[in-house]
Amino acid sequence: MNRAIPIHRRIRAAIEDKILSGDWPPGTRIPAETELAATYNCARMTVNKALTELAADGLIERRRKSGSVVKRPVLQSAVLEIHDIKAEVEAAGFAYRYRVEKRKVRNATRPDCERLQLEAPVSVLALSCLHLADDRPFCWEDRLISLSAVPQAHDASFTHQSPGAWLIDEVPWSAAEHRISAVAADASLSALQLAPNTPCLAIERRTWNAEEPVTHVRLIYPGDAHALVARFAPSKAG
Amino acid sequence: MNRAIPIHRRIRAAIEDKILSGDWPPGTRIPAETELAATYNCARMTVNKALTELAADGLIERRRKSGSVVKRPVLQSAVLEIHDIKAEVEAAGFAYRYRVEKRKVRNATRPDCERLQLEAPVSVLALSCLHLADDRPFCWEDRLISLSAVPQAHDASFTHQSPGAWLIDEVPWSAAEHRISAVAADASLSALQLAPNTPCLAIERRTWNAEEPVTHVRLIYPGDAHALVARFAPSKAG
DNA sequence: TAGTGGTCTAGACCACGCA
DNA sequence: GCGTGGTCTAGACCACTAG
Repeated sequence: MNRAIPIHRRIRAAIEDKILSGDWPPGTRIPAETELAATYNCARMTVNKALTELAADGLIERRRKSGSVVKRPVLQSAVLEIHDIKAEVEAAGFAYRYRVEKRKVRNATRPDCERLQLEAPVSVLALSCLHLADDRPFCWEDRLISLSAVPQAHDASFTHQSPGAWLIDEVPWSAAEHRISAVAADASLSALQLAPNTPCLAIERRTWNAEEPVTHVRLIYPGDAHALVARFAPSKAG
Repeated sequence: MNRAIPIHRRIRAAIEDKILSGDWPPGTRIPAETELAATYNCARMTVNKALTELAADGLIERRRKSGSVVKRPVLQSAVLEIHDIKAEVEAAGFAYRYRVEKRKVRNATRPDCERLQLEAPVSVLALSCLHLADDRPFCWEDRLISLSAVPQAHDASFTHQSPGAWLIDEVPWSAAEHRISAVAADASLSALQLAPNTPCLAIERRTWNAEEPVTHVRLIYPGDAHALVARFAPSKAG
C-alpha cells in the first residue's frame, strides 16, 4: 500500500498546504482523526501520527473534545546553529589557526561564579584564545571551565584542539544558553587589532551537563566581519 | 495501566538519561525495538514512538539493519525566538509606544530588490518606525513590504498596530530568514539619540509566503540595551 | 454525557543495507 | 540472506472537556 510517500506524510503535507496557503486561517478547525481516517481511507493511528507531528511543529494545536485547530503563527522563531569556529572559517575558504593567549587555574572569583552560575567557588580554568582566518584575527575567546565538572581540563594542552572542540568530545551532552549582544571594542580585545569603538558581536554561551555548570564562553567577532544567520520554516519535513 | 506517565515517555526519558549522563557515549548502539519492547513489556509500536521522538530531537540516529546509535552532539544549536517588540517592551515593565516616521510607496529600487530578493521590480511600501519604551527610544525599524504579495498594505494606516504585528495577522504563515550582526550607530539612526559609533545589534529578517517575498525588516537596538537570549536542551520534552 | 484526542496492542508486510 | 527500522491496521480503553 505504500508506493512511495508514506500515508502519514501525505496527510501532513496536505494539511500543511492548506495552512500555508491561507485556505485554513488560524482558528480553523481541522477534521477529527476519525474523519480524516475515512477521507484518506486509513487507520486512525496513521492520521494521529500526522497530526501529532504537525502539533510538534507548532502549526496546529490539539485539544480533546473540541478538536485540532490551526494555530496563530509564532511571531518569529528560528533555529540558530552556532558553528564550530574552525568549521566556520574553513567553510569561508580561509586557513584556520588559533592560539591560546592566556591560561590560568584559579579558585573561582566572584565574577567567575557569576559567569558560571556557581553556588560554591570551585577551581576553574580560565583561557583566552585568538582565532585566526588566513592569519588575520577573526574571533576572540574568553573561556572559563569548571574543573569540578571537567577535572581533566586541568592537564589538557589545547594545542591541537581548541577548548570548544575539546569540550564537545569530553562532555557527552549538554544544555546551553546563549546571549547575543553588541559591544564596542576596547583594550581587552587588542589582539583583534580593531579601531577603538568598532562594533562587535558578542556571543556568550553557558553550558551545563546534568544540572552542573560546565563552561562559560564569550566570543567576540568584529561586527563587519561576521553575522549569524538562522532560518525558520513551518514545514521542517521531519 | 497508564496512571501517570505514558510508557513511551518513560522509555524516552530512560534513554535520554543514559545519553545525557554519559553512560551511553556517542556511537553506543541502542537495543533494538523488539528488545526494548521485551524489556519494558510493551508493544514494539510504543518503543518505536519513543525512539522516533529521540531521533527527531537529534539525540540518536536510526539506521536499518545496523540499529539505532547515539549521535555526537550538535556543536551548538539553539531555538531563538525573536519576540514582538511590543511584548518585549511590556514584559520588561515599560509602557510601549511606537510611531511611523516615514512612509512611502514606490517602485522597487535596485537596493529594494536586493533586500526583498525580488526578481522583478514590483511596487513596495517603505516604512520607518521608532519604537519607544517609557517614551524613550528603544528600537528603530526600517521595513519594506512587497505590495505584490500584500496589496492591502497600501491602505493600511498602522496607527493601532505596528507593521510587524499587522503582517502577522494578514499573512497566514511564513518562512523567515534572520541575520544578526553588530553595527555602529550613524546618522540614519538619529532618532535613537545615540552617541556616534555606539554599538548596535542589527536584526534583519526576510519573510516569504509560499515562495513569494513578503517583507524585509531591519531592526536596530542599542547594544547596551538589548540582548537576544536562546536556550537549547537536548530533551525538549515534546 | 458525548465527542475528541492520547495511548496502547498484537499482529503484519516491506525496504533497506550489512554480511 | 536476514535483522533492523518504517509503516500500517483494526481494534481497544481511558482522560479530558465542552455543551
